[in-house]
Amino acid sequence: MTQPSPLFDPETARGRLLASAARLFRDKGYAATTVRDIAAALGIQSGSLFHHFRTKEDILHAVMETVITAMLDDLTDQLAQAQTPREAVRALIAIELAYLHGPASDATSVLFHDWRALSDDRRTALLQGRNAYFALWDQTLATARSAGLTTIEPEILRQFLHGALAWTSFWYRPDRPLSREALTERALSLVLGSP
Amino acid sequence: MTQPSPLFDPETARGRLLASAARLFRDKGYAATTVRDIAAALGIQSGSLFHHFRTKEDILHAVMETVITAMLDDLTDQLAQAQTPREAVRALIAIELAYLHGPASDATSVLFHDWRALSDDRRTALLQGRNAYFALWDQTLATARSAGLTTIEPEILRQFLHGALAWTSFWYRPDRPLSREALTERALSLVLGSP
Amino acid sequence: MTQPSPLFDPETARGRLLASAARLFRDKGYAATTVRDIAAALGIQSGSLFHHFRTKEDILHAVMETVITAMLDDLTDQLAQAQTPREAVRALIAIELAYLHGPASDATSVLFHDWRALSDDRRTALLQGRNAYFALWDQTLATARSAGLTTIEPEILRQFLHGALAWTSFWYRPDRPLSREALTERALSLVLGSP
Amino acid sequence: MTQPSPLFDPETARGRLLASAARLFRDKGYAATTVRDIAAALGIQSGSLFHHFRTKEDILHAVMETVITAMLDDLTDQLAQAQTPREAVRALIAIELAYLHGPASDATSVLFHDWRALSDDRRTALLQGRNAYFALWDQTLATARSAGLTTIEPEILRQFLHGALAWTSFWYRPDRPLSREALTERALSLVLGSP
DNA sequence: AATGAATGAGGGTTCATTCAT
DNA sequence: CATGAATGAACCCTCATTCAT
Repeated sequence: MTQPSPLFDPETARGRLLASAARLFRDKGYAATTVRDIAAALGIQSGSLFHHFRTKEDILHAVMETVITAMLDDLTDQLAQAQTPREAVRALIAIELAYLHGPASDATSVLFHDWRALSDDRRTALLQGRNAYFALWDQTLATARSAGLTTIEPEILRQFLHGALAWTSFWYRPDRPLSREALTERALSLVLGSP
Repeated sequence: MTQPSPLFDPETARGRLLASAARLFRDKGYAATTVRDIAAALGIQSGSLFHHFRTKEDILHAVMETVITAMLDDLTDQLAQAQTPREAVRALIAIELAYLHGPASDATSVLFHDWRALSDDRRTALLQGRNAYFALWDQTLATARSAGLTTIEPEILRQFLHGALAWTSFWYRPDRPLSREALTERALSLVLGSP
Repeated sequence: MTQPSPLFDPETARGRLLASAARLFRDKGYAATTVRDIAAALGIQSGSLFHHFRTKEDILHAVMETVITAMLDDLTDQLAQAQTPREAVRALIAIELAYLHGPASDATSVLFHDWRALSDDRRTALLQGRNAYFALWDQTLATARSAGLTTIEPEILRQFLHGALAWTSFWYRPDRPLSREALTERALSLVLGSP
Repeated sequence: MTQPSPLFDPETARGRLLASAARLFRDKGYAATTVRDIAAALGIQSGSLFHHFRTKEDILHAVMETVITAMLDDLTDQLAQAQTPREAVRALIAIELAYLHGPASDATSVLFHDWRALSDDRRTALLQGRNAYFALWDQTLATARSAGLTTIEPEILRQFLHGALAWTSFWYRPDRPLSREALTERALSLVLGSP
């Protein structure tokens, strides 16, 4: 099962800072989170944040970039191991859910839902990594369609599936009776039907 | 086709205010939108806003409440006209997409994506209307499942579908080659498969 | 005798703000003056300053631009009335001292001594007005030299004289036994000798 | 010709620190220069500065005190060698220009133009050294007046001359066609007329 | 000596909100 | 109703200074 280790190294001040910031951004939104909130969560003064990051936006950027890179790496690995088109689609889902509800859940939620808060320049820069990630989705879904597993165009299906999974951050809790594996199967049968 | 008339009456100062605010909240987020932004969009001074609404949050609340009420009304109407379980599910989708991409798109996007910005009290109050709306979804999807159209539990399917549709506000543009009707069919075949 | 009326209209909030700011900039320097200092001198809150000026530097710029324009106007007038080269040089000195020690003394000191605090763009823009002013000095001093009143090149003499007069803001006080007229005569005899 | 050796010993860390600080203070002003600026110019961390000086103001004080002492020593020497009142006045000017445009130019500019930045206590303390220096000026100029070389009172003439020379730091560049010797002669003829 | 993370006060600025006109 | 100046709290960020290493 995909189980990412903590995205941010809890041994370093920088890692703890990013983890705390991600949590707050997720809960309150980037704009509504103050640097004093972040500092308070770490037990330091707000001025001290700026030894690690030059601006508040740099923190957001670092959070997002870290998730983007890690997700792309993990997805590449998992797709390489998938034996069938169905397994490949399951990998798409499993990784997305692992990030959204595993140790990286805060950062992943921020990446998905606070995209708007980045400045244009920054957003454009990060878009490259995102596009590479979604290109893998499109390829995988196109293969599934060729194999007759779905009739929906890959780009549209990708957006539907990504939306459905991103939305789980608002309602799914890992401690629910529904396990992440079970949730993965539900999503898989949404996209490809029951086998 | 479901075609809601403008949510906010452009004949009244209040209606124009809400429409402008909704547009800005959608584009920049509630927290990042200033009352001066809203006032400037209306060609008035920021102080004048407060003759219409006591606080900035009141504006957000009014926007959301208006959409919630209208969506609930429209959905009730449409479900009453649906002849089959499949048509009923199509109505769920059609209405959601009509709101997300028709004249009420700004307000609907705000309702879906800036939920967090409301204070706890306000959020709880609005949740009643939302719950009534989603109860209709659950019933409809339960009926569809009983009819053998899907195997996924109604609550889970509802969240998947709602997420997939909510996400279209980030990528679908009505002026695209893909018509709203076509998009509706794609979503329907995602949920229930091709007939 | 040249007696400029107050540079900044004490009837308007903007005028009072500029007068207070000029005084503080003169006493403590631009960088060492805080917007809270300025606000306190006016009996308002610091945030209120920003209804009148967008930034602190805008205040400095407005102070300087006002003096520059007024000095150029006054000098043009006075030179037109001078009958002899010696009288023309006296006008240069009299106006400079009138600004440095009359009602505009704060703003003029700031203009002379806090030039560095302006951003490059702003400085370049203001330099146009300053250059026009000094062009009049150069012409006047060139005429005096042609008339045999001095042997020093106009540009050099201009800088010497301007420096000598600018420096009076650090030591001369109008309430001293030495009147401004007497000081003017001393400066005139420095430049052109005793007649 | 008066040619002071470097004020600050480039062989010692302290000397290099003072030289760098003087340069920055001159360029940006004391208040606008940060201790990080100074540290960066030396290639060290800002915290390390405080092994050499207890406060930022101590640095400014050391810069000023060093110039004051050196100028007083040099002036005493040069006046002792002057044979005539005119030569004595030339020495006043030559030393001032040597400091303003020779190897000590940064520190001297700071002394002349950032006097305001010192705390009251420090300023009062340094004023003793300055007063001794200017007492020599006053004596020299009084002698020149007794000799009929000028009609202006010594204190006033001193301020005029000091201002005119101090101002050269804003416009005169040693690499100009005008040599420092030539500039000295111009200033001398300003004060005493052409012989 | 030097580091570099941390401090904590204070910097300029923004902003929702108020209110006399 | 609308204005626009004012508020005052809060914002992000800077800075001189400290200190354990």
